[in-house]
Amino acid sequence: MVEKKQIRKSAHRIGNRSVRMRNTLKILSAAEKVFAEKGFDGATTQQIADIAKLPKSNVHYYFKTKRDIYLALMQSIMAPWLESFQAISVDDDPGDALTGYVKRKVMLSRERPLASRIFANEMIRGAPVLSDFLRNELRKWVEEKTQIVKQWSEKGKMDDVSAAHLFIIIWAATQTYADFEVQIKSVLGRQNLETDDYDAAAELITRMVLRGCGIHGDHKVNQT
Amino acid sequence: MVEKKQIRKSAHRIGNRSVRMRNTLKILSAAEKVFAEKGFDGATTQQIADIAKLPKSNVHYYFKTKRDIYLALMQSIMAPWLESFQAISVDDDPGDALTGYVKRKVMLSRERPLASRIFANEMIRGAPVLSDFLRNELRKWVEEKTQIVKQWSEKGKMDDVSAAHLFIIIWAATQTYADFEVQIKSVLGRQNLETDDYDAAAELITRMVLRGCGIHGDHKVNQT
DNA sequence: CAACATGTTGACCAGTTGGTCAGAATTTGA
DNA sequence: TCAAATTCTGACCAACTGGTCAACATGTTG
Repeated sequence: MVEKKQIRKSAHRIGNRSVRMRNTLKILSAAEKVFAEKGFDGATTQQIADIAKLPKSNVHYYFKTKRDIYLALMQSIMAPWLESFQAISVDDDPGDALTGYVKRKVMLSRERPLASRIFANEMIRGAPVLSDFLRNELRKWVEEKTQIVKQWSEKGKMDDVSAAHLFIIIWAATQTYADFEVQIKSVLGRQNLETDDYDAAAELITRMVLRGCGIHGDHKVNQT
Repeated sequence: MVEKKQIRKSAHRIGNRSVRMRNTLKILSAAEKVFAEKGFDGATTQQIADIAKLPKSNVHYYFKTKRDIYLALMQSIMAPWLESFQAISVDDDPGDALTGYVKRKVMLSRERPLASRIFANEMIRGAPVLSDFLRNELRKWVEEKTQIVKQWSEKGKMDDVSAAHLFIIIWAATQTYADFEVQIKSVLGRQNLETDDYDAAAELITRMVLRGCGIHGDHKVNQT
């Protein structure tokens, strides 16, 4: 039954794809706003439908449940996170690697603040959806990076710091510019955060990270 | 009318206080859990009532609306925040002052993680309740500290860093141990965070802050 | 064109929401 | 003891919740 439908679907895929994809994206984009501001429990399908400019029943045609919307959204949110994972290897110079990592994380905060807030909400709730990701992918990644940091420190390239705590602090410092944007605008006395503000943030975070790790040398944030 | 009631109230205050206070605290304690996990919109008065072990209508006897509970709770949450504000003055040695500040913030994250999460939720929502606090108290405090940091750096005691960004990063790094506790437990491979973990966090954050500010000398986290 | 799949929608549902209220139970001070 | 103040609570309400569904509309493909 399901299989047959599946086949039919792929036969019609060009026409279907455009409609299906367009509406799916509209819904996910609307959901991103609502989930980011209200959290999972506070978000309503009606509000998502309104922002997507679709009747609620049409939203339910594409996603059976609110949870399904949330799951699909979470996947699209985690993709950039996972990508940034590859970025640090043993052969890198620790200064360059960490500088680049901080820079990318700050950019992500700037470009996808809503995604960052949804992730924050998920963590605050106790990660009911992402617990597997935390236990598996993330845990494994941190263990790898721990090995790399250890090798770097053995080679005298940096101090022997806890990679876990180091990355926890980097994540916190970079994501705060998305999650706590109101607070930061207020503290900086800005109407909106501009390129300069993000650059200043990246630079100070980088300096703190590098010096905190005992890494010396020239590592400008604005170079790649 | 209101005044008369007020007078009557205070005439009976001993008896009232015990009952009123006990139930008020029960409700606020329950609300702290619910608001921390669900956010304002996701929290329900029924759930708060259940955890407080009171009928919902009894909760509404003490607090007219859900928002009133939230406001009262927010006040009790902000008190320790505001206290920690006094702690840094020009006469302090910058190393000692910052070390102490980080230490206190980490302790707060450990002792009142729910409060930290409610604050985080409020910021993510765009600070609908705390916007005045951000514009006034917090802004003013940061401006004061900016002056202090400037004086410290003029005296050659530290580098000339942006106090605003510095405190933003300190807040982020310390509060993350409360807000993102699940993620951190997972990354550290712990069932629960212990004293050692918080000590390690405080020590690394302190080191990053001090070195990032170009402050040298001996500043152990475990000394007062 | 006919068939069939895909997309759209208003009406509808049972359960829950924040909040009200009348009246009963209890505590209080004199 | 007793009247007034305070505390407690079940019954109730209109609005809203996530979700279903049958009927209809719009492609799509032979």
